[in-house]
Amino acid sequence: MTTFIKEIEDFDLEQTLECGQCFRYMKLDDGHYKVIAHGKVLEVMQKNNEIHFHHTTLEEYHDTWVHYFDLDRDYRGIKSSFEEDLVMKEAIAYKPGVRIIKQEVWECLISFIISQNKAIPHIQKIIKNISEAYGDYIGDHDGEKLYTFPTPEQLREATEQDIRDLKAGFRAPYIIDATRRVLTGELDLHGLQELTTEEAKKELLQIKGVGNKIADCVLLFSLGRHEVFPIDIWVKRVMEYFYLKEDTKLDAIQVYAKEKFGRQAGFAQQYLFYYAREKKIGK
DNA sequence: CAGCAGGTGCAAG
DNA sequence: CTTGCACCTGCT
Repeated sequence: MTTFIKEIEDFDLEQTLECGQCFRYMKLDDGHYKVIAHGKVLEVMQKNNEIHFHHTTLEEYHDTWVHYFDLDRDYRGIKSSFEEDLVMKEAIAYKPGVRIIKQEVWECLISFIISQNKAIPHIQKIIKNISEAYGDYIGDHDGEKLYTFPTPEQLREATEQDIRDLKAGFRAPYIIDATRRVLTGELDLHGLQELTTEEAKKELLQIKGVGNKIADCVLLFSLGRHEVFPIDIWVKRVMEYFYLKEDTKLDAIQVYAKEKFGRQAGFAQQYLFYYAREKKIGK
C-alpha cells in the first residue's frame, strides 16, 4: 500500500465528485477527499494535474479507480465537439474538469430513487443511514465508522418501516420493491449490461418509484450509456432558458437534446446541469 | 408556520 | 393521453 500518482488533463477531482452525480464522498480539511465505492474507502487528492491516490496499489488503481473516475476517456475531444455551441462552451468553461463517474449499478439505482424531491445533503444522509444499518464496516474516519452500501441480500430482512425509519420517507416502498425484484431475479442487475439502452431502460422502469429521470441517471452514471440525457428540474430550466425560450414538455426537451447533442448527450447534460444548478439558471 | 426541494404514482378530466 | 396533486423529511 502506497500512494499512486496519476497525471491527467481535463479532470478536476472536486468538480467530478461534487457535481451531483454521486453521493458517498467527504471533503477533509486539508482538501483531500474520502470516497466510498466498490467496497473500499479511497483517500485521494489533486495537486494541479496530479491525482494522488493514497493507501492503494497500482493494481487497485487499474482495477477500480481508473474506471470509477473514467480516466481513460478523451474528454478534450468530447468537450471540443460541443464548443461551437456557445451555451455549451460557457458551461464547459465554468467547470471544465467534470467527468462522468461510473458507479455500481445497485447503489446508483437506490441512490437516485432516494434523490427524488430531495436536496443533496438529505440524499447523502439517507444513504449513510442505510449503509450504517445494513452495510459492512470498512474503516473509520475522524472517529466515525464507515460502511459500504448494502447489497440486496443485506437488505433482505429490511421492512418498509425499517427503511422509513432511516428517513427515506415515501421512498421506502420503492427501495423494498427494487430489493425484492433483484432477490427474486425479476430484475437482473448484471444482465442490464448486456441489453440495449432501450431494453435496459424498460427493465428499470418496472421498478416502483423509477420513472424516466431516475432510469436515465442509472443508465448514464452506472451503465455507461453516455447517449442518455436525464432531465431534472435544473436541466429543464437551463434548456428552456437558453434554447427553447418557453415552457416545454419533458418529451420535447428530450427530442431536442438528442437532436442537438447526439450520442454524447450525457456529457452535455452533466456540464449543463452543474452550470445551471450553481448559477441558478431559470429560477 | 407555510412553502419548497435534483420525481413519481395515481386518480380524475 | 394529459394534467394536477400528494408524498416523507428537514430546512428556510
